[in-house]
Amino acid sequence: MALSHAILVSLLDRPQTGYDLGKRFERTVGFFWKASNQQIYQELHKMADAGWVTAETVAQSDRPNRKVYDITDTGRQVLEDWAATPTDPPSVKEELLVKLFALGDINTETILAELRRRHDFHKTRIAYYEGVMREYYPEPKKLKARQRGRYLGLRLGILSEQTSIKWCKEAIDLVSESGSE
Amino acid sequence: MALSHAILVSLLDRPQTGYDLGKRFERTVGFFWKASNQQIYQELHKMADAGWVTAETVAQSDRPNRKVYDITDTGRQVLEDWAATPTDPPSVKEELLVKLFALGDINTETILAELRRRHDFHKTRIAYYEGVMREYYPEPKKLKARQRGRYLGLRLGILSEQTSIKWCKEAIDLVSESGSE
DNA sequence: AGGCTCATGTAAACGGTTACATGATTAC
DNA sequence: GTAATCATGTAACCGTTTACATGAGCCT
Repeated sequence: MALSHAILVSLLDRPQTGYDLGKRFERTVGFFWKASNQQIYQELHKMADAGWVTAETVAQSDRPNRKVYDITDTGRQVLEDWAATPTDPPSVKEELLVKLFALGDINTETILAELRRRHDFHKTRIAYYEGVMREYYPEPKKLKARQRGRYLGLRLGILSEQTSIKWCKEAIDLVSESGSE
Repeated sequence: MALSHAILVSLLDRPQTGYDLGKRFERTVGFFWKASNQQIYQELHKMADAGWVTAETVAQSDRPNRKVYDITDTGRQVLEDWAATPTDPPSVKEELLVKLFALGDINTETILAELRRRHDFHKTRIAYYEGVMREYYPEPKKLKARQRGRYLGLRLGILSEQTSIKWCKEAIDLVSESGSE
């Protein structure tokens, strides 16, 4: 269970509904931990059963009722225990590199198209990250602890995207030069 | 099914047993696609059932018999179809950044210890990658297509590790400066 | 009229991890 | 003696993804 931890972390900021969590995930933690709405709803049920969160139903007349979740003391304890447990580096699943591993046996044009698409993806993403950076974190050294953590997430995002863009360019060059074969 | 594709790619080089595949994975594709022995064995059974690979039992007197798997024409077709299907960028699961997101609420020393451990991990890994690079890919432009794909995998590995190391240092500095809070 | 946002859920299938199970040979 | 290497498997569990299901209000 690790999505539950990401949810708890998000609930530290404020009580939220499953829907709220889904939206905030998209803009924030979701860049480091993807989660769909359905997954969040299911996880919240389990977490409520386990006593990590409380659910309060807020009646609405025009819309389905909202269920607002808040972290409990048990939840805070769970977070603390999790924080104290060493994190393994994420296990990589890079399908594109598996494809590249088959270079020479599979179509070169197809791979080039993939690389170009990937390049554009990273360009778009870095633009987004840089926008957030300019708007919210212009001077990292002046930030409070809590904001520093978020800044560092963004910072890794930007560095990683730069790396990916650089690599994509190299890869496109090297693959398109129809070398010795 | 995506491990199956990685297995097929590895079988393009030569027929192999589940055990062989496991070992080669550790040194090669495994850096982009982790897989345990058990997983590989199970996957091979499924793939044999589906006709993507053939299994030939090679009797051994002193050891358990080996089962050597080879890719079939169906398997080659599956690979081709897979290659033609666009790859989504991997969905990120970076637990450490989720922790960083909770900076201010969880213990700073614990996070610093994590960051230092991560730093060392990346140092070790880049040393390994650079060793392989020096030994096998000294001149990328002279490589054949097949080797170029592998070189690019390694190249991304090195760039990523450099990025991670740089980020770890920044993160350690910023987190340890007990700033305004 | 069509699409987006708000709002919550269930169920099945899939993929990956961990634990369990066995056992001989080789090298230190 | 102990650990590593060779060699193959089964079963349970867990977490993720995808498909299915519903429905009102708002904006163009």
